[in-house]
Formats: sequence, C-alpha cells, structure tokens
Amino acid sequence: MDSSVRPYSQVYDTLRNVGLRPTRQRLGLARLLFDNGNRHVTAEQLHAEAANANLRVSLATIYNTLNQFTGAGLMREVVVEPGRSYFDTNTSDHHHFFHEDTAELQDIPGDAISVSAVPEPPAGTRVKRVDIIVRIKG
Amino acid sequence: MDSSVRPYSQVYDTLRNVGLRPTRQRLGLARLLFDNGNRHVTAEQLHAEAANANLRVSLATIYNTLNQFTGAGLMREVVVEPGRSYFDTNTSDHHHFFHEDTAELQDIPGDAISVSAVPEPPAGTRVKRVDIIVRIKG
DNA sequence: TTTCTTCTTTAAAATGATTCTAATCTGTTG
DNA sequence: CAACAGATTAGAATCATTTTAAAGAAGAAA
Ligand SMILES: [Mn+2]
Ligand SMILES: [Mn+2]
Ligand SMILES: [Zn+2]
Ligand SMILES: [Zn+2]
Repeated sequence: MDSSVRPYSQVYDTLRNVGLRPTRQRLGLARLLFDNGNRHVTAEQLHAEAANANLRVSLATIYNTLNQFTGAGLMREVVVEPGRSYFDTNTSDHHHFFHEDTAELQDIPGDAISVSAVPEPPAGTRVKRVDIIVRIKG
Repeated sequence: MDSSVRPYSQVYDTLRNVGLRPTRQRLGLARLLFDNGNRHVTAEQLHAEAANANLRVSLATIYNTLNQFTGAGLMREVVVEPGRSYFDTNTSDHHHFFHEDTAELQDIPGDAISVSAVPEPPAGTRVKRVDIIVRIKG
C-alpha cells in the first residue's frame, strides 16, 4: 500500500476491473480524482488540475473519462445548476450542500439526513435515486 | 370572476403588482402558465405551446419572461438534468418526482415528504432552499 | 391625442458546456 | 514484432441560453 513504491497499481487494477484500458490519461486522471479523498469536480476544473499536474489531456478526453468512470460506477453525476455538471467521486449513499456563492458542493453523509415517508412512486415506476440538495448562501 | 368577460384581468393585475408591464406577450404566456393548474415547462415547450395557441412570441421573449416571472417570485426554476431548465408555476413548498424516461416532473406536496434532521449548514451560511428529487423509471 | 420616455420585443449573433467526427496514436494479444 | 481494437485529440458541430442593438409598444405628461 506504499504509493511511492506502486504509484499506479491501485487505479491500474480498478481500470482493468471495469474494462477500461489503463492509458496514461486515465491513470493520471484517476489518481487526481481518487487519491485525494472525495471530490466534486466539473470537467473544466479537472482539465485545469491536470494541466497543473503536468498531465497533458484534451478536454474531450476529460469528458470521455468522466462519463466512462460514471458509467462504470466509479463516480456519479450531480446536477445542481443549469449549464454544467459536477462529477462526484463519492458513490456511497449521501446528499449535498450546495454553496450558491462559490458554486461548490459539500457532502452530507447518508446517515446525517433522511427523507421520511417518500410517497409511493406512480404505478409502473420504481425509485432510482433520491437526491437532496440543501442550497446555502453566505 | 367570469373569465369570458374579463379574460385577462387577473394576470393583468398580477403583472402590475410585480412591476412588469402587461404586454401582449406576457399576458398570453401568463395565461398559458397560470390558468391551467400547476405546470412544469421548459422554454422550448412553452414556445411550442404559444405558437399552438396562436400567440406570436420569440424564443428570446420566452426566456426573458420565464426569468422575469421567476425573479418576481411567480415561478421557480427546477434543475434536474444537465442541459436544460424547468420552470415551475407552483411556488409553494414542495418537491418532485422526475420521470427519467419521459423527462417530466411531477409534484410531491410539501407535507407528503420531509427531511429529518437537516444538518447545520456550515458556519456563516444559511439554508436558502432544500430540493428533493425522487428519480423514477418505468 | 400628441409627445416623450422608458421598457419590451425581436432577429441575429454570441456564448459556453458538451458531444461528435475522423484522423492519428497506443495498448493488448498472438 | 504485427495486427487490431480501442483511445485520444483538434476541431467542428450541437444545443440551450444569453446578449446585442435596433425597432416597437406602453405609460406619463401635457
Ligand atoms: Mn452526461
Ligand atoms: Mn437562469
Ligand atoms: Zn458528494
Ligand atoms: Zn413543482
């Protein structure tokens, strides 16, 4: 588990497990995303971060990768504002504060909040997910 | 209260009250929006509906009007999908089912669902609104 | 009602996020 | 290594929304 000795091995295996080739770009992005705790990033943010980390990746690849990671269940998409999407490395059951001033997301652990008595979904439908967004301002 | 006698008077007063000139376009859109129970519409949907009702309004005016009505507190914006916004004529405290198949919103009355123990917002912030989206599929 | 001012509407262009295209490159497997 | 499938990328395209700036309509004053 010494990341200085096997720097890429964990994400490498993760990528293999979900059927994605461990390319230089995906490995680099996976490290940025998963090696630093839970993250909520937009494509542009991640692109800037990659550039900053000397990882050359096109914006198209950023989008491809975020969508692939999300499709593979490694991340999830959070929609709070019209116009742009956030991608969340925390795939466990949880909810969010959204800081309207700074446009930042912050986790609310799943057990710190809960919905009482969710009404029956309309006949013929089933609940896929319940999203709670607590919008806050300075 | 006979709408065939005073067809526009209610929305007319509403517009005056919020400081918006009662123009032909705003009056027509307000009738489409408010005279038929609660609605959840996208700009494109309302534009099509207006055309269908023989009301000539540009798409730019649709956007202007939806944003002005929202700013005036006559409607609110609901964000559930990346890429487009829904505008809701129901301004009371309530939440939503979102049908992922049909991309339609359906109200959940405020008293039919509630959040237990919303955690304290981070220091220096206050809660502006809590949005609950119950995502459902056929 | 005429005039004056301010607000509104609109076509068209601009913007911004995201996706697509199609050419080039790279990882994997034999 | 050879061959192929899959991945990356620059740039174009798309789509929702906003902006621009010119023309039109509403309200106030006279
Ligand atoms: Mn997506
Ligand atoms: Mn808006
Ligand atoms: Zn999260
Ligand atoms: Zn609603």
